[in-house]
Amino acid sequence: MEQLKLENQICFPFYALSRLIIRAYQPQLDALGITYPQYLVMLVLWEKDGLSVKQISEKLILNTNTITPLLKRMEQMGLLKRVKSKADERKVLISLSSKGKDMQQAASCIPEALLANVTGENISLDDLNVMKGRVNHWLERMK
Amino acid sequence: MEQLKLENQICFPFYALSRLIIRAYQPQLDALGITYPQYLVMLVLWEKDGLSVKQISEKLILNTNTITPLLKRMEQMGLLKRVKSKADERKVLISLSSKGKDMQQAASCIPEALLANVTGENISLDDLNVMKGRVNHWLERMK
DNA sequence: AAAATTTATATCGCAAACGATATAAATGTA
DNA sequence: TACATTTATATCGTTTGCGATATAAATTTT
Repeated sequence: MEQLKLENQICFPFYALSRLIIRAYQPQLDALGITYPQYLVMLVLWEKDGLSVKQISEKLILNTNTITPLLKRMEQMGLLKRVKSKADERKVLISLSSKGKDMQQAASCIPEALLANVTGENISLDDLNVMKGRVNHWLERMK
Repeated sequence: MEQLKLENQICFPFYALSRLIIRAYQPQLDALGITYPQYLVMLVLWEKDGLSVKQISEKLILNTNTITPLLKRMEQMGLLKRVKSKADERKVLISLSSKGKDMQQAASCIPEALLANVTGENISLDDLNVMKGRVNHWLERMK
């Protein structure tokens, strides 16, 4: 059963690497007091504030039943506010608090720190970018 | 803050793709009545039966506090048995039941079905294997 | 306009995933 | 042999992640 060996699976390396990368973020995120998915939400909101729950869930490719409780926790932490849209009362718009906005400065060093962690003798920045391009390409196809 | 844009993160594509691939497995795994991590455990055990909890956790790069309850659920489902090693009573050895062994036949078509799902006009099998090689390389470095 | 459908969010329940901690067996050391 | 350390699992608590379902607002259809 050669095709059922773990090392022959395409899926497993992505699954395992994804978790290892998240672990690599841990020290930086602990300093900010947020988790990795919460960091992703912050990235989205720093880029464009005032998005709806749906818009955030689409950008992160997560269901709203994952995002809703996540946003509630972040509201509890004082990072953002959830307000019903007046134009369309079904929508809940998410806007950063000043605390949430201020966090951007503290986070600005994270991508570089992570790259330093992750690249090395064996893996160059170019390798990484090539891989990122391919993975993104695949991602687009699977969405 | 260009470096904090979601599209400039290396991490996010791997995180998102990993989840999308798991979703792609869903129909096949539903037919077997197991989840994706449970499928990974089965792959490991089909390859080599009678491993300890620790050995399985190392192969899957998962902590034992994730694996232990997972294995207990699988024991409840009648897929495997957890027995203390007599040579070293700290160890718990995992062995497949006949039901667990039989499942291998039913699963043997999964890798091919998934490949068919995932490859297409834009992504060839060669692309996939190149990517797998690079991701595995990176994985080794991060372990 | 009333009824049916769609859209946006929320709730529930269950299975991971993991940090922190506990426990017991095995091993090493004084 | 007694004590300390290491190793292998297990337990606890919290956050994700998602399928199924509920609810209410908006849109479409009759």
